[in-house]
Amino acid sequence: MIKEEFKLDNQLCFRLYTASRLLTQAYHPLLSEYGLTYPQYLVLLVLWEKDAQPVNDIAKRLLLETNTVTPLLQRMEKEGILVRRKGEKDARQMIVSLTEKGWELQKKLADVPAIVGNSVLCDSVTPETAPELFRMLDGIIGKLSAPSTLS
Amino acid sequence: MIKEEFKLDNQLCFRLYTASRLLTQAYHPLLSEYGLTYPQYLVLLVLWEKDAQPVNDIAKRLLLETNTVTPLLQRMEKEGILVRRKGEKDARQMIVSLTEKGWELQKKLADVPAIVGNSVLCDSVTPETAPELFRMLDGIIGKLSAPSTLS
DNA sequence: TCTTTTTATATCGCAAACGATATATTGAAT
DNA sequence: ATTCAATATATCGTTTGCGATATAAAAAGA
Repeated sequence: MIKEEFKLDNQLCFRLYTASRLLTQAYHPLLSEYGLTYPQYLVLLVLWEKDAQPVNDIAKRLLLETNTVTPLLQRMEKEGILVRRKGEKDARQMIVSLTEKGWELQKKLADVPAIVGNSVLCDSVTPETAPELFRMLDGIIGKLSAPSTLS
Repeated sequence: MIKEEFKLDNQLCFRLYTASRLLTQAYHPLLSEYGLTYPQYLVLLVLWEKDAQPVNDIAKRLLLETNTVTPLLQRMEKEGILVRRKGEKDARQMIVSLTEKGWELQKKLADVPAIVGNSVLCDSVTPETAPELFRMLDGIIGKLSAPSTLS
């Protein structure tokens, strides 16, 4: 008999992995209409909150590495959604700013959060229980993103 | 002011996406020691539960498409972890079976579930609250993987 | 039987992720 | 001022994911 711990149905990570993929897929038809991918949408969320940020700040906000974010931003720049210009105070930085097209997407995507939000509602996930889910996911993220235990 | 719904901190998907990535990263040092990736580890979990399955069954169990699973299996076959042979009853199928090396990995990875499981424990995720988290994630997965509402 | 449709895999192309490494600029130390 | 270390991006290579499409075999229909 297989060890209980090895059963797929007892694995937290597989659930997170699957839920993440499926929810990203739920975004797909809504975003692809405007030529966007989900990670690109995340970049937009970050820049809509605060425009003109260096690559590093965007990467940190998304808990991604710059080697993931840089090519992503380059693709978005090619699409005319944003521009990257060298920092004035610090010439190492690339400051990323939205173009008019980037801001227009905010209006066009206005309904996306509500549509996707509704798509996950079910018996176990309701407006009442969602905060608890958020708390638990934040706990996991906080634990795993914490600088590994200093001795 | 930005719409409340557009704030990154109010997004379920971003949390799932991040938690999934970070937890997968937690597996990395444990798996790369044996040359495995996390999706490859998932395939092993499936085959340890039931050996000799067609590609399609493995894909369905992992809620992945065969165009993701096929190349993954080909790489694992090249590593000598499993073999793929044509089905006898149905010549379209490829039956995937573990090799001796594939079974040995089960012993070598025996501690992985416990190590990773411990790594996520925190104030909001405990052995007591974990079942509730599982229930909510299962709800989301069930809702999103359900064949879209038949009219 | 012969054609058509469905099913099971596989191939292709592109966009992430991410470890590893390279490059340039800044800041710190001597 | 010079050297050295830290910081900010960028590049490279590999593996996933996944939409789109191709191929082969089985199943269903005429």
